[in-house]
Order: sequence, then C-alpha cells, then structure tokens
Amino acid sequence: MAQTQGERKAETRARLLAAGADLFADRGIDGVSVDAVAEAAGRTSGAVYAHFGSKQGLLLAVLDAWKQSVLTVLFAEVAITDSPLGQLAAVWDNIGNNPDTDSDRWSLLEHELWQRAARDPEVADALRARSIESRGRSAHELSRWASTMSVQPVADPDDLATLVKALLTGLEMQRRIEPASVNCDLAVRGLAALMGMSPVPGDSDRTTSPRQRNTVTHDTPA
Amino acid sequence: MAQTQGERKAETRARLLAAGADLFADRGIDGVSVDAVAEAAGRTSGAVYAHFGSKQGLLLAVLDAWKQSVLTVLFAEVAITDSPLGQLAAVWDNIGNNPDTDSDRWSLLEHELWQRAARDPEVADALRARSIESRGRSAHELSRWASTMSVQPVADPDDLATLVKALLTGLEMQRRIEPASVNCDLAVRGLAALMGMSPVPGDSDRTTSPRQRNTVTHDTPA
DNA sequence: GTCTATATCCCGATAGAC
DNA sequence: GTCTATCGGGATATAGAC
Repeated sequence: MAQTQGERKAETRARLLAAGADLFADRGIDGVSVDAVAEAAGRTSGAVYAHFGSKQGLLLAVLDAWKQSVLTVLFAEVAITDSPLGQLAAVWDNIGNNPDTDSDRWSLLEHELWQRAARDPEVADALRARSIESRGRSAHELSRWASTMSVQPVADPDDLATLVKALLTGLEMQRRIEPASVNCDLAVRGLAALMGMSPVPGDSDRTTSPRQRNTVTHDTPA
Repeated sequence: MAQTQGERKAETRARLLAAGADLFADRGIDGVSVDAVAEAAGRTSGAVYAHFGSKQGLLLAVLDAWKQSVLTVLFAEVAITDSPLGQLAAVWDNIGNNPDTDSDRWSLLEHELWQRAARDPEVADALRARSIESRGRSAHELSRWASTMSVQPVADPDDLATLVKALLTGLEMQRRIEPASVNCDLAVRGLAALMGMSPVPGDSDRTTSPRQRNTVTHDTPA
C-alpha cells in the first residue's frame, strides 16, 4: 500500500487538478482561493505552488487536462437510440439538459474559462485550440450521421458543427436562466432545422411532452 | 450652470451606474473594486454606499438600468434592408458581429451577469425577468416578420424567439473564441433554417464573402 | 515536495467630519 | 450626500524547516 515518491507526486498533482476543476466550476475562478483548492485535495497551498507555480498555472493545467477529455464531443454514443429524432433528443439530453451531472458541472467550467479568455490571451489561446479540435471531431460525426440519415444539412460539416454547438450552447444558457422556456422538443426542432430535416411531425404533444431524461452513459476519462 | 442638490444627486447616480456598467463589462464584476467605480465616476466610494448600499446593490441597479434598455431587442430597425436574407444578415451584424461597439460591450456584461446568476439567486431573478420580457418583444417582431415574408418557422413565435436568441448567443460566443470560424453567411444560414426558409441560394460565395458591417443604427437610451 | 508561518497587499464596508 | 480615514478580513505568494 506504500507509495513511491513519484506515485505520491503524481497523485498530488491529479488531486489538485480534480479539486481545481470542481471548485472553479462550483464557485468561479475568482471565488476560490488557492488554499481552498489545496485543502479540497488534502494538501496545503505550498503543494500548488510547487506543482504549478501560481494560481494561473493551476488554471491552465486544469484547462489542459480538460482539453484532453472527450466529454464534449457531440454524438459520441448516440447511435443507441432508434429514430433519427430520438437521436437528436439524446444529443440535447446529454449535452444541454442534464442538471446534477458531470456535463452540467463541466459546462459551468467552460463558461468560466470563456469569460476569462475574454480578458486573458493565455487562456484564450488554450480555449481556441480546444475549440478547433472539438469542432473537427464533431464535424466528422455530424457528416457521418447526415449521410446515413440521408438528410441535407444547411451547411458543410465544419460550419454545421459550429451552428450545432452554438445552438446547444445558447439553449443551455437559456435553460439556466429560465428552465421553463427550454425543453427537449424545442431543442430537437432547432437541431432538425439545422440538419435539414423535414418539419417535425409530433406537433400535437409539443407542450405536453418535456421528453426528459434519455440518458446515455458518458465516458469521463480521469 | 449651477446645479441644485437634486440634480447633482441624480447626476452622481447616473455616473456611478454608467461607470459600473463599463467597468463590470471590461474587467469583470470581481475584477472591479468599489473604489475603481467611484473614481471612474469622479466620486469616492462613499457615494456608492450612500446610493446603493453595497457593491451588490450597485450591481442590481446596473442590471435594472440595463433591463430598461431596448438594445437587445431583436429586429428593432431591421426593416431598412431590402432582401429577406439581407435582413437576417443585418440581425447578425447588429447583434452578434459588432466588435468595438456598445452591443459588444453589453454582451460581455450580459455574460458576466449570467455567470453570476448561476450562483446568486437575486441576480438570477432579475435576469429571468429580463429574459421573459425580451423574448416577448422579439417573439412579436419575429411573428410579424415571418408573416410578411410568408415563411413557416420551425416553432411558434415564443419558442422561435428562444431558438433565435440561443443561436445568436452561441455564435457570438464562438466568434469571441475563434473569429475565423464564424461569419455572417454562416449566421444567415442558421437563422434562415430556423425561420423555415428554403436553402440559401448564394452557395458559391460562401467562403469568399464575409459580408461585413451592414450596420444599422442602434438607439441606446441613456 | 510538502508543510508552517508570514509578508504584503487589496477589498468591502463603516465612522464621523463637513 | 460626499469625503477622508480606517478597521477587519482574506487573498496571493514567499521563506525556510523537514
């Protein structure tokens, strides 16, 4: 059960990163002290400075670790569901409509980072790199999906990925402010329009079916 | 040229509000001290506490003043342009694509407030009220527009307004991270899809025409 | 590498003169 | 209502023992 020095060092680093991501998302970057992060990780602030040099260093490391996660890639394991519209619904349920889950927490962190990027070029660069890579992946998945579904999206894969991501982001923000104004059916309608699918048939139950929780398991890499 | 006491009081209040909105948008709410706001307004921190009681009070007052502004109402004076697609382009140019303008600054403040709302119920309530009212107005404009254009949007006016707002918000965020990935044509395609318009014809010049600056004058009430 | 202790700074808010 | 002065708290970062 004993650890080598290298193991302990690695574990400390991992715990600091995890605690940083958690707390930054929960309370905001400025709302969290270095001491708080260290304490949550079972260490003291000295460990943070030994590993990352500064609070900013810790932040960039958190961003980098997060960048490697595949969590936000769209259409990851959507193919489980049956109907085309059901698949779009699954996208919304997994990306934009899962309170009290990892993705919910991570999206708060994403906004926290986005906002900081508006004033900090270092963070902006890191976020841009992540954005490009993420869009590439989701463009690939989207074009594959569109071809199997025989639909004609409103733009080429790369632009389509941007539109889809933008719509989901905007809807998720709106849901946070005013949950009643956003439901799954609404998201599906918007996504379907971008995918070039014919008008959604289920017009009758638009108000009645919130279409909640069609959860597909996320893989959250450590 | 002399002022009554009441005039001076009103002017101080107005200057504090303006300075607060500016600085909060520029540096973030947590990045601005009460002293800094007061100094920018040509007063001292005591004036802030006399008028608003606390920094939070100032923030709520800023939000309230902003709520009264009609700046973010969609389709305000869009009817100037000629073609239907040109009008959608004007929407994007005025809402999501105007760096170094008031709307750009205000959208940063909106995000600042949104993020704070995620952790502060008081701010969340104020923001929700603003959201409802804003959507009501834009739903009205959108339905009017859709009927004159004889198009069939993908949802009823209220939901359509939510979708449009969400798409514009998401695109504007993406533009901040990675300007090259978002242009006017892309926004128009997305908006047109939501409005139920037939596929955009101008497919050839999609990559070549950034379609910049179709500025329509904003009315920014004091 | 990690901890304890501390230096240094800045912020929000209050007290009291005018 | 506004200013000056200040209190109390908490933040980042560093120094030095282990």
